[in-house]
Amino acid sequence: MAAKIPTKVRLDRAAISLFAKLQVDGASTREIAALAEIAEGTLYRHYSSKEEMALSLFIRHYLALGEALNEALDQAATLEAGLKALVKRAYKQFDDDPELCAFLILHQHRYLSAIEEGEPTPVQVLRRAIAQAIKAGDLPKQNVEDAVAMVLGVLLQPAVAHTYGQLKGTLTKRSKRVAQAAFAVLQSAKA
Amino acid sequence: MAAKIPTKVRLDRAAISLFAKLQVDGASTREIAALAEIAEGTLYRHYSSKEEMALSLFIRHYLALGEALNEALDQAATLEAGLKALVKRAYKQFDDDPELCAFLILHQHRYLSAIEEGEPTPVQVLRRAIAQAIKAGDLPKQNVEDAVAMVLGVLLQPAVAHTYGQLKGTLTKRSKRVAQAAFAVLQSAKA
DNA sequence: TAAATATGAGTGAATGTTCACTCATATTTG
DNA sequence: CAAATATGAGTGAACATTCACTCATATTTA
Repeated sequence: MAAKIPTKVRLDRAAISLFAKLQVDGASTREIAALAEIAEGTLYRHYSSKEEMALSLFIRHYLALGEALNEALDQAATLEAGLKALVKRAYKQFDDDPELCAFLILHQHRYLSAIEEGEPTPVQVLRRAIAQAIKAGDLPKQNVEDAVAMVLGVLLQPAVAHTYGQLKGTLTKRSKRVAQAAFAVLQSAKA
Repeated sequence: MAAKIPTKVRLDRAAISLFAKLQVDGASTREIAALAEIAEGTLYRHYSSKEEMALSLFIRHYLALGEALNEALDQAATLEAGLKALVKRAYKQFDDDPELCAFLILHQHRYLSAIEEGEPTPVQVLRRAIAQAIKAGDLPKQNVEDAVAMVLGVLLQPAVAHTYGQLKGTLTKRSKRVAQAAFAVLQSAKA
């Protein structure tokens, strides 16, 4: 027989799936429990509230993604190679678990402020790489925060478009082109 | 004495302000009415439901922005100049009415599907400009949807970052740099 | 069998919507 | 012109519904 999937795992999966589809406010505890095939009350054995559950899920997976991107970046020698590895790793995550990524993208605004400064968020990883490349003279001098925002946009928006079915095929096959574009953004500073 | 601001105007302003801050689901009709200084029931003299109000406000302002960007684009000769004009116009809107723009950005996912295909949305305007430039040979051949997504990201993400207080100063002063970066993205196609 | 885990009907607070009513203004009547 | 009548935007208390959360009870585990 199939090994029984633990309650907590089923609960987390169900919550992420519904949070991705309906947002946190739109997904009721009843629906989540029903999808996880548990009773509503069981949710409260694992989390103290729906909000705490959403925040906990967000932070856990957001930071895990940050760690993964950090590793991808560290294994590359140049910024160009690093960007390529980072985008590839990020897009692999999207392709592997689109629901989780939709959840993360849709709730950044809401939960990002709950993450502490120093933590290795995906954005932090990007910031560090860009700042360092500018310092090393590998990129034109430019405002780091502006650069981070623009590069983030280049990476993120195709993922958003993909989530809404506007792009065909996988994101992975776009990673090279996107990394290329991201690098071009960084190099385009100054006239 | 100050001329009395019409009820509908006060209602719309209050709704946009709270929708921007709390999202549509988070803003109650009681709060909206209180901020607009009208009775809760009055809301329903102007809209059939809270949801219809939100959708109506979104479509009206989203298409108005599309029109404005279209005009900005049409007055430029080259794609490069067009991008610059478009970004400048878009960022002017952000700087002039950050609440409205926050509302639009935060609710794209929810209401974009309600807009018909042919309508001049900001994204459509961008798509048309890019597609035409590729066709005319002013840009390397490339997938239009991918290009639109990446350029949109370059424009949008700084606006998002600005909304969350991560960027200092106005967006307008960034428009040149962003347009430059957007153009670089489009030119970076092919190896 | 004792502890841990799961259950789901029940609870109260909050929300979107309704509707009978008010009253300042506009229109009609004599 | 003044009185009578009609209008409809605005009101806010009341209503039905939904929701997150609780807890007494049942089931499973070790």
